[in-house]
Amino acid sequence: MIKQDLLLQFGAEERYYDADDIIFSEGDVPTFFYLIIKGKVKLNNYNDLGKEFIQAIVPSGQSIGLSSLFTEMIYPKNAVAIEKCEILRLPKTTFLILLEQYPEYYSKIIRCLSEHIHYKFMMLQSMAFHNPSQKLLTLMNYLKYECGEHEPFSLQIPLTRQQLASLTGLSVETVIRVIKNLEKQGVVQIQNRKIFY
DNA sequence: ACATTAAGTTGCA
DNA sequence: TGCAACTTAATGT
Repeated sequence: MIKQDLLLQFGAEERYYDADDIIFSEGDVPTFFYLIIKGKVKLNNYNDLGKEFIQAIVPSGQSIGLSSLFTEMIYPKNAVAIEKCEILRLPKTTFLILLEQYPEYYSKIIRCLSEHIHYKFMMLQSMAFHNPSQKLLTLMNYLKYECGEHEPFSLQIPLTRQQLASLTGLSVETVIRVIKNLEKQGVVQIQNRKIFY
């Protein structure tokens, strides 16, 4: 995305988070641009029953809450560290000034936003029409595409069953049952509880 | 090595 | 699908 040095040059501050630390919450007014240097962050919501829905899991090198910086709207989701994280943050106004001075970054930002929207479209269509196993397959196909793997069983799914459930709106039990079925069908392999697709 | 906690499983309503 | 009981793996002391 945007070079670390440049962000630091503009006065970005380094912040450290432990697992489960909240970076921002649903309803907050977006005031910073965030870039993950190390660690992973999840974007989530909770339904009225307290069930978690994970909007996305964001790896290092990517920014979070980007889309909220170009509108006057409040955050529609929480951002929570899922492991120890190092994150750079730059005040929104400074960030916009940076972009004015380095407009070449606009195209990168559009690319990031577009990729995210693409993921959203794929998942939404899958969640609206498909059965549980197809929802999981859509998610796993996306993961595989994202890391450039194509061979069968070449990707170890880096998510717990609970996380798979929260990303697809299914329950853990359903994920477990569906994954076992997929294994029977030879679509995935399971080696000491790790899922290979 | 033992206790504790998290993750994964399974049967049952 | 969800709860609860149970197993297994991971982590702490």
